[in-house]
Amino acid sequence: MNDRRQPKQLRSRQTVEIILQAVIRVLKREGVDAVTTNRIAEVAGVSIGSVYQYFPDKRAIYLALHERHAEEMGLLVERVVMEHASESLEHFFTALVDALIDAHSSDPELFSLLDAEVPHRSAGAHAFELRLRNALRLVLRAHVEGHALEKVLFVVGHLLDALTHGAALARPAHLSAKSAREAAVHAVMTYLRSEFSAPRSSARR
Amino acid sequence: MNDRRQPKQLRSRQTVEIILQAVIRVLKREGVDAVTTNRIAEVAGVSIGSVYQYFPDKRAIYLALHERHAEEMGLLVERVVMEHASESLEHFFTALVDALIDAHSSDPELFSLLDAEVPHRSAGAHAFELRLRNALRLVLRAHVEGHALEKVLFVVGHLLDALTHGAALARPAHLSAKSAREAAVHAVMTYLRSEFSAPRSSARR
Amino acid sequence: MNDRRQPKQLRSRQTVEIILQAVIRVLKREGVDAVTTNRIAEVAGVSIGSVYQYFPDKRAIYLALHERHAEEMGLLVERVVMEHASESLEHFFTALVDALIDAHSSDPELFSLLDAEVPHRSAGAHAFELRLRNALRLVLRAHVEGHALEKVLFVVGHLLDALTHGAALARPAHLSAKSAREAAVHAVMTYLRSEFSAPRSSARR
Amino acid sequence: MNDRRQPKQLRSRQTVEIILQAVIRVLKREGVDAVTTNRIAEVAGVSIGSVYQYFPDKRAIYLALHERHAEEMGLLVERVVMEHASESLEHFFTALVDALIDAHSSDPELFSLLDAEVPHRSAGAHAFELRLRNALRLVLRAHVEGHALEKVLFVVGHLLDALTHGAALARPAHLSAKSAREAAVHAVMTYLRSEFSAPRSSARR
DNA sequence: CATGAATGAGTGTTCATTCAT
DNA sequence: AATGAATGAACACTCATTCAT
Repeated sequence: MNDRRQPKQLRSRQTVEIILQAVIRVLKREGVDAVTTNRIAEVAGVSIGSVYQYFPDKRAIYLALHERHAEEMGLLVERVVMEHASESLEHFFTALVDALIDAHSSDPELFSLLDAEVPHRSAGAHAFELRLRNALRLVLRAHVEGHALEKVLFVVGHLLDALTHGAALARPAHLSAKSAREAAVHAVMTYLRSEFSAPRSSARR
Repeated sequence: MNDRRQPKQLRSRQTVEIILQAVIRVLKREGVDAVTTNRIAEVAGVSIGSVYQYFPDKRAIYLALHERHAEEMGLLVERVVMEHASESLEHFFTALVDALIDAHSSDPELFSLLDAEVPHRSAGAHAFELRLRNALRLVLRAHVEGHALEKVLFVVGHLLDALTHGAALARPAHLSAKSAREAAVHAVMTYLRSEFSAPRSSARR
Repeated sequence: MNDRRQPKQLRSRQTVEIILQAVIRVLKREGVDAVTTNRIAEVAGVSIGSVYQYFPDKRAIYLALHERHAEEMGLLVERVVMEHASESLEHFFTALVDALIDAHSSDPELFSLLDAEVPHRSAGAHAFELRLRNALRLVLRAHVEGHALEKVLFVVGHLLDALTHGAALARPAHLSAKSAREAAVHAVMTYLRSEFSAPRSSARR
Repeated sequence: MNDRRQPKQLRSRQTVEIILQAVIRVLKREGVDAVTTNRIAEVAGVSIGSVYQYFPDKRAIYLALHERHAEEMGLLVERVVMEHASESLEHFFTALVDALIDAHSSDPELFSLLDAEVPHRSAGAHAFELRLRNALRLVLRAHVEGHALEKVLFVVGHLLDALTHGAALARPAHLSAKSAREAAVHAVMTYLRSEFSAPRSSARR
């Protein structure tokens, strides 16, 4: 009664997809302020009524976009784990950093918009964090003792987030893309090595 | 030229301050959607006309708030440099991390709002980054070779940003505030140490 | 020519009935604002297309409901005439008042809605008034002279309408249902008696 | 916080009045469906924003109109009491019936609209009923015993309502306005006389 | 300088109705 | 006949901004 009809059939799924693509198109071509429900419908080539057939309100459109992004990132992380977990940690993190940076390089404005419009503790965001955490845990649990694991996950998680976002969206002019990627991997690795050799408690010294 | 009359007199400066405080009050007490210019004026106890006497439009209010925050952060960083640059690097970064986390712990919603509403490459944001960069450069130039310095600044800057924001706004339940601070310092220090001992190029093999 | 296909077949007649019942259900359970064509179809368990198979537009649905109600009231009045016209006038009006109050006690909101949505001089309303007028004329023509009859019918008609609606929908707390019925009959009877004994012109001195 | 600013100043009071007059004008000249908030503003010659400065939503406009009407009717009834209570009952009710019919003859569509849009147990409606009841009580308490008074008020109230509305809005073609007024007074008087001479219980035998 | 009533372009949203399947 | 996805004109309402006082 609260949600609109779930898109089960092919036609419906396509319409939903077209609407979401339209949001991205409007955002990139006309700016944030142009992202109105009527403009979305217009660019999508569907009627405004059809938009509301699938989304209860505007926020729900952003939420769907956010969830789709989180789902894509989740799949990405898991694929990297599957493909590179058996290699060295450095190879694994190189692959992960590359994948994350590539994924975020495409639509910077979109992610800003979603961050602003979607409640930060939404289902999609939480699901992704869980998946990233699980993926990293799988890879790191062989190297880090249980009681230090959560701290390491916290640090590595934020570190990846900050450095990949930084490399994708806010890289200084005099730092090459390649250098930024290498620096990110290097920062993660030196941190991890220090935790491996000194698994005692929290901070050494 | 772009701004309205500069508040030179005491009375004016006070009014500006009252308006900015009102924004924060409305935001924290009534949520983002309640932050309208009319509501701001009402809560500030001034007329809407007076608001427009000091700010050309709504965005300018956010910008002023953002700039004030950047200025505060800048002063903070510089004070830490003055007070702790002569101590060990670890002491310096401990003090810096503490200061940054404390500063961000007060108004998480406010910073989200500002991030969303203020263009990311605004004057205020740029000024702060410059000041942080300069401060770090001052402290690190004794330890890092010139051509690697920019990369190190990039990494350390983002690292501080991510870990202090993470510690202030998104710390996991099972990680104590103290542990989070220590972990942040530790991550920075291990990264720096690796760069000191191997200043050759970018990432080691 | 104006109406869609006449429901000749059993199936069709049932569908029409289901739709009309659905209107009443939605109205009573969800309020006036929930009475939309789509919701009617949903609750009726038929497609919105089927609703438009039988009704040219929304107003036609209300009109059908109104006509059905008028028809029921007409039958009611005529049955009371058949059964009680040979008794005393007081018995007759007692039976009529009882029947009308009972009929209106069931769905007060419905009648309000119909009154609001159906043009007051609609076919259904007119037909009912005609039948009531005819019924009363049949009963009263033995007692009232022709040229005063129309005035008496006007007064008695409105009197019945007001007092039965009042008794059914807006009876004061301290007046029993029985008293209200008796008062209605009494008011009609005293008026009639005054007209019988003084059939001269309009109002007595 | 829920209501808009109360019109205290002259200018404001005038604006409110202009808006209410505009509703009536639109209704009479363009029909019910044309009564939209934007059209009201347009016809009133004020901006839509000004309408919402004084009324929290559309329903509130109807409510204000309804309350104003109820207030006018209340004043009317009380004036009739002041002027005619010392005369005979027949003179009093003649004056009252005349006043009520005149008052309702002006804007029949308006009253239908208000009836449809304003919750039937609104403050305004209740206030008027109370005032009418009190007025009648003042006049009738000298003639009717206390325990029968409420019943008499119920009957006379509805009788006046039905017959004056009927005379103003739905008078049959072959019944003159004068006759309708006389008939209304006559019906009230005969009912009252029967209650005066037989104050026993409810309905006589 | 300060006020706050007034403005009105523009928004999100609804819902009676159509028509391809 | 029946379906229900799609339509889109139209609505109630918001809020940044202006300007006469």
